Amino acid sequence: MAEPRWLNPTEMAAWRTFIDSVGDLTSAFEADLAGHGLTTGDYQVLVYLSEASEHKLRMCDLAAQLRLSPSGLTRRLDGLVKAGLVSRSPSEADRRAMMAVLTPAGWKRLQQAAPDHVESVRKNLFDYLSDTQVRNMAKIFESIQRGLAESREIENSHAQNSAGKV
Amino acid sequence: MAEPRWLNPTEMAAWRTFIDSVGDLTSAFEADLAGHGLTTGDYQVLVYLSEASEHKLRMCDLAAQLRLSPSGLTRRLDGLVKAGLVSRSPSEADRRAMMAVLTPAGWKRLQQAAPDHVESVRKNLFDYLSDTQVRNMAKIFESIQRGLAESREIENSHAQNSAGKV
DNA sequence: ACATAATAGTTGCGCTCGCAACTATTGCTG
DNA sequence: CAGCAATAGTTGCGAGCGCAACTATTATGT
Repeated sequence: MAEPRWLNPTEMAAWRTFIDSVGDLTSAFEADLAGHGLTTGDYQVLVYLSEASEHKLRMCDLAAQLRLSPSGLTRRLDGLVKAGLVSRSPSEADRRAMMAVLTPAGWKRLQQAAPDHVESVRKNLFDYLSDTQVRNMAKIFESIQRGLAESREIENSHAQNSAGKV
Repeated sequence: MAEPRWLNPTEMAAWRTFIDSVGDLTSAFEADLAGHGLTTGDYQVLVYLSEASEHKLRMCDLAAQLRLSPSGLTRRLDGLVKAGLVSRSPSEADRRAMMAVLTPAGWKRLQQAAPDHVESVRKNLFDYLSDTQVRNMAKIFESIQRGLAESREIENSHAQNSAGKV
């Protein structure tokens, strides 16, 4: 029941503007990608597939990158498959797994949308920041990512310990 | 058809870690607030109402702050009203408007949840950053907010001009 | 090797939310 | 002040996603 460590004014300012910016940026990118007939989620799928070797990824790996539940990814792929931008093909190595594969049409669509998206990221984000601020921003979120990743590892090891005790 | 201004490595790092952090932080806060029987969205409603004079806000003002559509706010309030944390009362000044009012139970729930939430914000975010980084983060997102707000103003003035021409 | 656990993916269900359509009230304009 | 536009809020509808339950396949432990 210790006294909560309330946020000081600087932290509060960082926090509030961060939250608001996330909301505003999300809306802006959604609007821009809509011009290409893509949602932000669809675009992310195409990006990750385009970066994977042979333009294919296991569903579960893709879901982890997208921070999406298995069912969520299944449904999202349904739409992309229907649109002809992605196809499914069973994995040869593991017959439980399905591979999501970028189709030529999907690759083409991504190449069309990417320049506009990058331009949108610039116009709505980086154009408002100095070079120094961009460097600081990269360091800040790298620190956060590192911290979160470490805390997840600790959780996992605890989970393993708990399981071991049973 | 100018060559797109691709992101340089620093910008790419800032961008990717930013996106991933947003996802991870969102999940973390949702999980922590679930312990108090609240979603992130519900919590936000309680926070904004608690900061308003008399603990009440017009629906449309609340929707703007939450970046939520009118219908979205209606449904979200439905849940909070059913839970007894918020009540509706017609505005006396404008009979079109409904006021969302924080109930004593809602105020109490917020006071219970807030310390844990703040602690979660620290543990998942600020604890990973130095004081300098926190100050930089505040400046960065203040810049972004200012930039986005200005670009919105320009859009609005254009819309007015267009309307004027009709 | 064989039973059991763990993993991969899909489906039913419920929740949240945006869009369009609608009603009610207020503001504006001739 | 009459009439039309703008604003505030609610509802039907559909899309997207998480949870739980299920099947199929692979890994593990004795």
